[in-house]
Amino acid sequence: MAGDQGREHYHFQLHDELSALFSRKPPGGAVDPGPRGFDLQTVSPLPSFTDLLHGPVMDYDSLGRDLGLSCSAPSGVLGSGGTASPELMTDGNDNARGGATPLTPNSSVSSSSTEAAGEEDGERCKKDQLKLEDEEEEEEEQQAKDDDEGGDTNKTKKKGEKRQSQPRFAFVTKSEVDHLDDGYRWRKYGQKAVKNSPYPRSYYRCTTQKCPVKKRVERSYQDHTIVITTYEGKHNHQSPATARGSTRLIAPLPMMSTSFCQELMMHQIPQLNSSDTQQGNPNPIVFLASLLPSLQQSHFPDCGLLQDIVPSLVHGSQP
DNA sequence: CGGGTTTGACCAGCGC
DNA sequence: GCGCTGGTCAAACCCG
Repeated sequence: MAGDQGREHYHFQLHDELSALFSRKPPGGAVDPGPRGFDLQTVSPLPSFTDLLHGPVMDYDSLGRDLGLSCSAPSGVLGSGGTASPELMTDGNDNARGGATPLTPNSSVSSSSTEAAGEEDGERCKKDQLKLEDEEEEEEEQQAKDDDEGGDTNKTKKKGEKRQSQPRFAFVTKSEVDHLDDGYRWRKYGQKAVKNSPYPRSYYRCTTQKCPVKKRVERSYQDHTIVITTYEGKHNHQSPATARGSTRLIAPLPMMSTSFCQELMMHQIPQLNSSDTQQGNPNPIVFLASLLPSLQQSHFPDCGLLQDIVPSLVHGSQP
């Protein structure tokens, strides 16, 4: 619903964690009302959550672990723990394809947890986290059984069964468009007004048959350009994009894991706060270019991938 | 005509 | 028990 963008801003709360992140102050102390620190708006085809999502089976659990985001630290998902992992954002703007200039090829800040951006209530989140840790184990077992039986467990849940037991992974993306192209095809099956939010939450399902993955898309109330996408479940198939031949982007997945993302975060934040963005440099490319050398040193024995993906960047930053 | 979106209704979980 | 809220369903509608 693009028409939602023109609405007035009510006062309401979204996720404290996200709010904390988005209202991150620059070192100078001045309050920065927007997430400009992550404003990578013109960066295009980079490995990002799109790539992380790609692959025959997307494992959010391991992805979350890889990103160093522990579900046991519910309130620290984004803001407090320093565990958020802003990623280089993808092209991924399918909505803008077909000639129209992408308003903002999205930048993203990924977060992860079983709840992550999905819950606005911190207290409840904490409780849920504890429950989810147990439930996920049970659910996995249950799902394994169901798979064996060939049953479709997603349609009608037995009484007493709880929803939201699938592993979840949230991405925070700066984008003008709600529905980001992550390589998969999604069908919208619902939309709800969110409490205290002027922006509705949209519900999508993967259109691939028997694929249980869902995602929720909502906007931050503090900055309507911030899109919070929460994925739930695991794809049991390849992404159409991958099938079309973008398999190269899958390759870095292992490298995107664990320390890389954390390191990326560590690299990004200071630079974002202190250098280009602080000086109001509108060109995110500069930021990325500055990021690359450190990546090469620390985590990319072979930076060919990045070079492939952003050749102009690399070439531009290397004499 | 098939596939996607919209939207009101329904249901379940949770807090009071 | 009741009301609120999030999540889902499904009919109607839209579009290529």
